[in-house]
Amino acid sequence: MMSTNVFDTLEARGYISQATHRDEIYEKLSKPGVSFYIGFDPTADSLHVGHFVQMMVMSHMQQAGHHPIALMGGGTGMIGDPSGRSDMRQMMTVETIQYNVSRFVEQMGTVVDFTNGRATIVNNADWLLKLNYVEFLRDIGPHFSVNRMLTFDCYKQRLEKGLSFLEFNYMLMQSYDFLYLYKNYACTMQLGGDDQWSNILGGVELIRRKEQGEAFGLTFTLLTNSEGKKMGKTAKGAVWLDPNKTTPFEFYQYWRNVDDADVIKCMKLLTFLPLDEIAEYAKLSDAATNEAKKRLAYEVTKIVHGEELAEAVKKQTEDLFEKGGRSDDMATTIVTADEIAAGLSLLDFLCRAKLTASKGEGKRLIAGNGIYLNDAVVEDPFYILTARDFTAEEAIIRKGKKIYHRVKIG
RNA sequence: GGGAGGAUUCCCGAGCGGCCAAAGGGAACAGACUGUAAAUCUGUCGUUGUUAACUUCGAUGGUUCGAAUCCAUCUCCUCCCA
Repeated sequence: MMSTNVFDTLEARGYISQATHRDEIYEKLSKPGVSFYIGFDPTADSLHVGHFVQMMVMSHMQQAGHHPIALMGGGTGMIGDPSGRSDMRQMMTVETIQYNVSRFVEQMGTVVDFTNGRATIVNNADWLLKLNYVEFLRDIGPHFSVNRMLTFDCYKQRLEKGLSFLEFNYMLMQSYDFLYLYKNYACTMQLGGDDQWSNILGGVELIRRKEQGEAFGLTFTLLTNSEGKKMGKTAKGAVWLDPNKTTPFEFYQYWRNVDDADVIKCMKLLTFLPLDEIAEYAKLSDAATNEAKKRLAYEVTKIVHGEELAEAVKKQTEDLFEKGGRSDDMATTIVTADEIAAGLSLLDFLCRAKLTASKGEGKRLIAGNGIYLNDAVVEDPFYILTARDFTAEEAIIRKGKKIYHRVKIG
């Protein structure tokens, strides 16, 4: 079939940021079978949204007939990449790294097809840890100029705050990875986030100098919002792909609530929706933009958590926001009939249900009309819950507009 | 090893020995407006059934009628020199 060049696809969807040899890369990618790699540092026990973009790229490449190699930074993770960091990463133990790597592999499988050798997973701990220091220095060291390295942005910033020798070596390690994969896996291309540019460049140059080989590098735009800030962060921290760390509901909500300005970009980067369909969504404006957001949230959730969960979460939010209310699986607190008979202070209950952190906060909320009991504003801060507040053993307490809580006698 | 500085309530960051539960900003939460967006405006933002009390200002002791503010010791961080 006359398929289009992935490069065009990637570019049209807005992934590509910088390329070492644009024309040659284009040429290379026009024929299937290119082995490329992307590195993932196991700094946490789950991948997050930032990684997700990389996974999407892998998938696009894979669909075009190229061979992805996911490199787990089991070895480099022990050093810590100083790029884009203002301070030194915390050192991790071998066990945590191992564990994290295993989690990554599992999650990655949801987007990239690793069956039947269609993609490869490697761990650079396998070769980096065996490295002999002197040999490595003699082998790799001569090809790197400290003067030049110091001019790189990623190091420049750190020079003011302090950069340890350990971290300074990160670039060499990553370059060595590329060289290793070039030699052992015929990998000729490294992709990565934009923050990886200098590290990737290091590898490309190393291969070219040492092996006179053909190596290319390509970076992607980091997922940022219209204000240029990194996306995928919430007050609670990163948006994780692991359902235990970020529930599918929260995950869905995150995308449902992206800025108007970011919806289309996210659709292109995070879903497989065809571009012409996305173009239709791009025409929407004002309130209609919500349709695009719903689709975005659904599609991304589907890729990460599967269709079943995506449907469930979608329904849950529809119940919650569009049908004015409650869904069946809203948070529930059980109280005993005795407690109700004795009279249960609403303030105490709010604390118990973790709706408020203290009774004082509860009082303030009630004073500000922020607490509802069975859809009626509670006015008395010292309201006592009694049997008549319950229908069918249930009462619904709402905090603000969105947070519903069921009280059940049981 | 020598020298300098710092540690304040979720975060950043003010803080004269009494008027400090502690300025200001951010975040957060509620209200108004709305489209489950953004922006804006209002209120709240240590605990306690509320002119007050109680627990907080790295830790432990001390000085004082009184300490986040002074002294001593300790812990941790940063920077400079070697």
